[in-house]
Amino acid sequence: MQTLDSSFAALADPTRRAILARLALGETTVMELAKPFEMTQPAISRHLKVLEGAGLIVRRVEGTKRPCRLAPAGIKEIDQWLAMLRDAMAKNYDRLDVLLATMKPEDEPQP
Amino acid sequence: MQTLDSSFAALADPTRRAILARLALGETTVMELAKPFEMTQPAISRHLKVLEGAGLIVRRVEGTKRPCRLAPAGIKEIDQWLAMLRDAMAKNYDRLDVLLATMKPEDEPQP
DNA sequence: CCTTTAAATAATATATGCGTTATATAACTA
DNA sequence: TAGTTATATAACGCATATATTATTTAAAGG
Repeated sequence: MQTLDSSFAALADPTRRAILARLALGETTVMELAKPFEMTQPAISRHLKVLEGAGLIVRRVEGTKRPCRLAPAGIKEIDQWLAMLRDAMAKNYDRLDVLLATMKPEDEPQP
Repeated sequence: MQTLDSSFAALADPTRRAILARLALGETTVMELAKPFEMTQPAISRHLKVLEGAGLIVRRVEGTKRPCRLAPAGIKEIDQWLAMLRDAMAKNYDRLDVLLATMKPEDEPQP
């Protein structure tokens, strides 16, 4: 899926994850987001564009400012994909549990 | 965090996500994994290396084969990071609920 | 108006990622 | 031991990503 590509790619960058973590505290402007980083404003603008393109944030216009906030839909989507793996692993563990439970002592793996 | 970088970057590729989805069904060899893809074996080997480097899969040696399976630890880590965003969004919704609940009719936003 | 402030866009250099072909390694198999 | 099978590594081309500086747009405020 196209969206998962861009969502996960967006999350692969530490600056962008930090931006999301900041937005988790609430809506903020671009300049405010840029402050903590050793990086120019255009660089942050591009990161925000990537996050917006991935559907992880949304922006509104407020005069000359563009406050950003988290976009639940985008995050929900990747969460759902991961749920598949999570469930699969849980099932694998269940199978392992059954296997271990039915094993006789002499079948036990050696250390 | 270094690991989150590589984990999310690994998930950003559709071939690698498909590989993980296949592994969710159970352990498999490299050739078996390569079959469904219009791609050479070396390409798949590289994808597996990326997934292994990201801690999302583990491989064992079985003769000339290298069966792969999902690595719970790696997936748990990214899950935990996402939980932060999930919780933040839940809180933001709570705040919005409170705001809407305490708003008088004349304060309501217009369509 | 003119200046300042907030943010976006353009141009560019460097780096990284993905796939291919060709080749190497290492374990079965006849 | 020679051949085959399973996988990894090397070398290379091409596309994409990130950061920088310079410039542009647009609203605010004196």
